[in-house]
Amino acid sequence: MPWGPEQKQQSRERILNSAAKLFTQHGFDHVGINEVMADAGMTRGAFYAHFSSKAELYAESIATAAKAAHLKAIEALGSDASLQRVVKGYLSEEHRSGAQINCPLALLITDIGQRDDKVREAYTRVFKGFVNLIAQGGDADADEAHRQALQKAVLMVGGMAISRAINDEELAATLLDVCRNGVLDGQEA
Amino acid sequence: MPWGPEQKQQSRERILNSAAKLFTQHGFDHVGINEVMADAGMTRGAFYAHFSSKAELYAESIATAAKAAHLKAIEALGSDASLQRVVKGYLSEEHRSGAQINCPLALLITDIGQRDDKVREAYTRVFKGFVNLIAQGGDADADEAHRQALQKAVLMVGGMAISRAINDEELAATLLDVCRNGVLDGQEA
DNA sequence: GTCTATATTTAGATAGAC
DNA sequence: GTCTATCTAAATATAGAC
Repeated sequence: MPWGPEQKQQSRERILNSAAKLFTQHGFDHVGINEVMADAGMTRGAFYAHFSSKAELYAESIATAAKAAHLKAIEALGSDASLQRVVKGYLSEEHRSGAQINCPLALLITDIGQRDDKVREAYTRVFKGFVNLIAQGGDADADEAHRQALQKAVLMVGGMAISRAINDEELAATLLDVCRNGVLDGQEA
Repeated sequence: MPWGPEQKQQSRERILNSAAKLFTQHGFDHVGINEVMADAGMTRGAFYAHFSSKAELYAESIATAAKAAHLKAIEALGSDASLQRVVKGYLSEEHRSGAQINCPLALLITDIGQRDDKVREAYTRVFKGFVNLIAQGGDADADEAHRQALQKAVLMVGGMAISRAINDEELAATLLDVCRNGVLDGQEA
């Protein structure tokens, strides 16, 4: 079979996409290899031809989810690359409901702290990339710009995570609004 | 045995304290009834004389952890009840290392979103209490004060959660510093 | 009320056929 | 490479002795 390797690559990507979606929706502990493979159109046994363990899949799927979320953000921007539009998209009800691949930072925050270092490193890398993305178009002073970007990242990621945790829909909407304003006010100052 | 009921109450409180500590340290999914009961000085079988399920214990232990964290905050304040000291205590390395009962908001954020409504309601109640606590001594305008308190709560809870997730110690320290300043700057303005 | 022992379920991981 | 079948380990929950 001449195109065996490409076939395998396709399967691997389907697994990663399913894992990125399910992990960012429900968290690592509530998604089994079973579900991931079923979502990818295969069964359990085939999994270990692509990954050696669930933890390895987790670490790689964080990067996959980040890439998908990043692409989505860029696509939503179009030609107008204002921070305002990124923030509106990120801190939105659509993102909160989370039917697609979601931002791995928000959902996985506390999950990550308990994992092994490979997983935490993947998460840390994504977080740093997120902060750098936010920092663009910021202050002239590099250090101060970095600090402001850090604060904005916390407002966005923390706000999204908390809005999902609470069961008061009105408060959740207010929370997202406050965080949007907080991030954007800081930029205009 | 005339003092049976008080005995039972004591056991129940020991279980709740152990659960509050272990759940806020390691998360719901990584703590078994086994460990909770061992920490409380008992064995598995005794658990069901006090709680009907692990989920019920979880919901109640959130309130227990919140009460303990609240007491600790008040104690740390002493006579000087400035927001500055609360923030310094909350966004500290000691809190981050989390050897005691920790703030249930920060560690359990993403965990909560996946649970049943009883658990989410317990969490939501704690979050509202936290926001109200922060709002005291704030703006004259009640609505604007509430919004500012929400933003501060996100910076504190989100900052703590993220600082625990990343594996870059220097960045974590910077992050906590930025959040401290962000919360306190808002107050002085 | 607490103990030990056990039933049940679930999920990660492996073996072997095709 | 993918399948079905199976092993193994862990954890919730229950049963029955004391």
